[in-house]
Amino acid sequence: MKKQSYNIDIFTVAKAAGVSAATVSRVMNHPELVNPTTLKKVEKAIRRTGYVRNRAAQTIHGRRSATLGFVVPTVNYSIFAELVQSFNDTAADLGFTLLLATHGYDLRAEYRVLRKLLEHRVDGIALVGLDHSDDTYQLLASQAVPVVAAWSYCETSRISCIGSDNREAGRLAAQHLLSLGHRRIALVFPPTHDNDRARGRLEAVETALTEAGIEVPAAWRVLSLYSVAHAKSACLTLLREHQGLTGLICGNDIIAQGAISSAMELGLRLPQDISIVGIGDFAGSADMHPALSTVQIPAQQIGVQAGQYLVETILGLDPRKIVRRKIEVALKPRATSGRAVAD
Amino acid sequence: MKKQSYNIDIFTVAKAAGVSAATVSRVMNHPELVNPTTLKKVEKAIRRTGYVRNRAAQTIHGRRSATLGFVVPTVNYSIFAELVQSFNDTAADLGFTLLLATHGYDLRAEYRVLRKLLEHRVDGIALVGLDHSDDTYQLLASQAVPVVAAWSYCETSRISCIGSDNREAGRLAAQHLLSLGHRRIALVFPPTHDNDRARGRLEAVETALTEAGIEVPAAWRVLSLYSVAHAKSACLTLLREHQGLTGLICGNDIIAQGAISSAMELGLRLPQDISIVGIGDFAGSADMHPALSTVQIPAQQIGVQAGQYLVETILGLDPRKIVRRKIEVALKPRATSGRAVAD
DNA sequence: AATAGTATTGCAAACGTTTTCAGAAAAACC
DNA sequence: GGTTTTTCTGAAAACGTTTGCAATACTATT
Repeated sequence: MKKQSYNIDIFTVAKAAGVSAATVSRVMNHPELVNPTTLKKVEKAIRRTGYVRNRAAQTIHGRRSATLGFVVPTVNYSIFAELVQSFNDTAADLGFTLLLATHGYDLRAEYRVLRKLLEHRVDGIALVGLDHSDDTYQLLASQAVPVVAAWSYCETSRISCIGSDNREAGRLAAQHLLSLGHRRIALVFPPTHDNDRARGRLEAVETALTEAGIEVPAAWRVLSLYSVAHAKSACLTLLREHQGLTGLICGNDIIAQGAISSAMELGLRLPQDISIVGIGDFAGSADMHPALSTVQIPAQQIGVQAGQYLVETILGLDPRKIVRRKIEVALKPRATSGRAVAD
Repeated sequence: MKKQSYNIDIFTVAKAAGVSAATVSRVMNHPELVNPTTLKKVEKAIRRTGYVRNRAAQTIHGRRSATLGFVVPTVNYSIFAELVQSFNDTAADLGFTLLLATHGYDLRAEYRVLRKLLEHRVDGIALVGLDHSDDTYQLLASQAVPVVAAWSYCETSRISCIGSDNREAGRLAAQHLLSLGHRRIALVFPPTHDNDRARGRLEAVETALTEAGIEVPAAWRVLSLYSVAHAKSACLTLLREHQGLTGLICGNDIIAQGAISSAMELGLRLPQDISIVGIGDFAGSADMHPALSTVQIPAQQIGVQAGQYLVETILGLDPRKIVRRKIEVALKPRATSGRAVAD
């Protein structure tokens, strides 16, 4: 019968199996070192006593904690859904459990949660993007823990990074509309402070437009948080007041969804009356109706690679070398963008 | 200068501050017990050495691990996004860090990840729903760890639960279409095996329809995984082949999104040609265009309450009493449902 | 000035593992 | 059958904390 496992430890199991604690430990960690007969005996005792090994004790001894920390801005909407899911799946397959923390786009909060993860002695850390506080960078540098910045790619990053070039993403989005003949273009972006992804995209969009000789009036630069509702109301105002617009570039697909929703609500036809392009290609963007034109950022690939990179670094004796991998973005022209109407 | 913190422990800090390890520990855990002057001195030493406290050692001593485990089927799409986010926010506010695990709707995998969380000595566990393997229930019973099943409510649950009555949700969805005069209704649901939420909804829908004298032919019962793409292709087939349909009840909002997308692709007008209703009211459902008619399951409330309940149970000396809280569902009739066309 | 009480600190045991080292038993060799 | 390997197992130290207890240094009281 299963005992109450209030304090079932390795010694209890050892006694039940008539062996020493060391042997029980070996059964769990190096079964090949123990006699098959003993193995069976111990395994049975483990099952009978309902023993659950204590990772904390293992961690304290200096072994791995078998956890990976992941700090993301938010898990709301599907913004980081694919990234978290694929990172988690990869980590789990390799024997690691995910310690997840969110900071709501607040870098001071990010420092605090990062510290917590380190207190738990995670074996590796993944962050989103490359904008982090000095405190954060210093903390990471002072710890001997592998780190990777997922999502962003930058060839001069202070830490390893696996992700896409956000400037390129912005450029592709802008060029797409330009190539379709749009010249009256509005921009709907989130705050770019403390957010290298949004900033890179926006800057690249502006550069591309400027180079094409287009100036975006201040009234056509709209701020929106990462929320469909927010984006929708912001775009309703924009589209109602500024009829001359033919194109809309959105900071990400969630904002684009809000934009589309507002356009449809105003009776505008997509893409005849207005073209909308997002960035991200989140799960579902391809299957909406109309299908969203967007720039794909391969979230799943990034998640998998970030997970693998961390585990490899943890297992290998690797010197703390900085690694940078660029995951290519790709324009996905779909149904929400088309030729600009003649002025 | 910050030292390499390879092995900065409490003794290192103690030496740096000229006090004993016990005092350092007290500074971190019971600052009110230490002399203000000493406190300052130690805090400075902590900062100077770059000390990060080791939760594993703390945990092993028998104190809290300060982690809460959350086992969800998936973090893809926004299905559990609000739930996870609000649970996490609540836990974080109360000083706990989230250990997240997913099982992809596979209850054997759920058992395995649950075990891992227990190995890490999480102070509390939240699961989704009430369908779990016997192994899982036994494991939970054998551990002295607070548990809560979030998402589902059932008055005869074996463990504490905080969630909504899925049967009621299903009933509301069905009655909504019935009250609008629909009689030719199709059902698009995920596999109901091992999924009490989907099963409860589907059963209640069928009961309601039967009571109204409506039979749903087998061809109008469609299976779809929880993915927009999947639901869309399933519904394309359904809608193309069975023109007589006027209403569609979907297992959740993600499936409903796919259904809507397919209907629009076929040129059907919503709600004139067909009414579609989802279940869940995920973030974004209200702001799509057309806005999705659905049954709201207050994910955020559930997440917050589940988090609070766990923490309260952990802190209190509470006997392991079963608590059940029902979070009311509510019909949200919006733009995707309307009067049935005359036959 | 002596006493009682309070505030502060340090010592050392305990938590549950893993792993090194050494010893015992079994197997292989001659 | 004796020696040398090889395989297997156990004892004990170590990991980094927390906390009960005891000791010390103050403060207040008489």
